[in-house]
Amino acid sequence: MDSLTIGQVAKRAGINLQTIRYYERQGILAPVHRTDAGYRMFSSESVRRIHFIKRAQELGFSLKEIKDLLSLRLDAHTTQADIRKRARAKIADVEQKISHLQAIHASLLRMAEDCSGCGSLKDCPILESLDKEEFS
Amino acid sequence: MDSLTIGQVAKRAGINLQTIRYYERQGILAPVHRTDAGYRMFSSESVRRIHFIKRAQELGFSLKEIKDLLSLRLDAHTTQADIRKRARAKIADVEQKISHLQAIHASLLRMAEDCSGCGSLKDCPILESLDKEEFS
DNA sequence: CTTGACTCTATACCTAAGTACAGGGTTTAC
DNA sequence: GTAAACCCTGTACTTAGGTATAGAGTCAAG
Repeated sequence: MDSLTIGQVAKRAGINLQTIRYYERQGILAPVHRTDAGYRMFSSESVRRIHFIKRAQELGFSLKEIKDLLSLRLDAHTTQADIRKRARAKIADVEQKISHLQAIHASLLRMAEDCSGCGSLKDCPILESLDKEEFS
Repeated sequence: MDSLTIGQVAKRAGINLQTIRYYERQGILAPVHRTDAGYRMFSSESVRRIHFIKRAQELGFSLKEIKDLLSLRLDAHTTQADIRKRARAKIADVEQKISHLQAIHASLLRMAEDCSGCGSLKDCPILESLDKEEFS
């Protein structure tokens, strides 16, 4: 058990079957075992991997960035110091995303709950919340 | 003052000048005032708007979604009940993004700070953190 | 009063991330 | 043992989100 054809994986992950092959070509999914006839045989691990990819995409990561994230755990031979360094490099990025999202969240909450001061263009908070000091 | 040409806006916002015209065509930036010669004249409000767009994109929102977010505050004639409804519709989405990012963040922290149990493929937490109960 | 740095529109081109199709082999159900 | 429903590779097409180029007008400095 736990041996899935590409079609079954696609259905479980809610993704187009072609996309799975595309991910393999792009190196985002590692090549899996093949039957004698050349059929790919997946495990449920692959389904989880695809779920992760989809979610990371919704969070604004490109496939290349996702590949980097996933490779943090895959290269068994990279040193722990290296993994640590690369993980730290992503953390600031993720923290910034979280804080931007929280600003948007707060704005939306204000708009949903108390929109009485919202008639004028100047005051509504959705832009202001993301326009603080930090510029590039 | 506060009257900027398209080139100045592009420079301040750190964006290609063509992209500004593209956003106008797509309805993400409202058309601005033109000089007699047809030159667009922007205010610093436009720069803020572009910053917002860029950040929202980094968070995984499409231009269409960003347009929706921005229109929450722009249509002065939509009812407050409507604004409230549309704001609420976005809130769950934003909350989910935040919680997924927090899961990734926690994983990265664990990897950065204590990666000693990380040699085996099974245990490393980055996938597990995003593979919880909720499926579509 | 012209030269260089800007602006305009329109159109063409580009990259990332898929998605579809053609032509062919395989497996399963009757 | 054959048809339906799979799978394979390779190639072409699509969509979103830009970016570049061409051809022409405008503005500011010397």
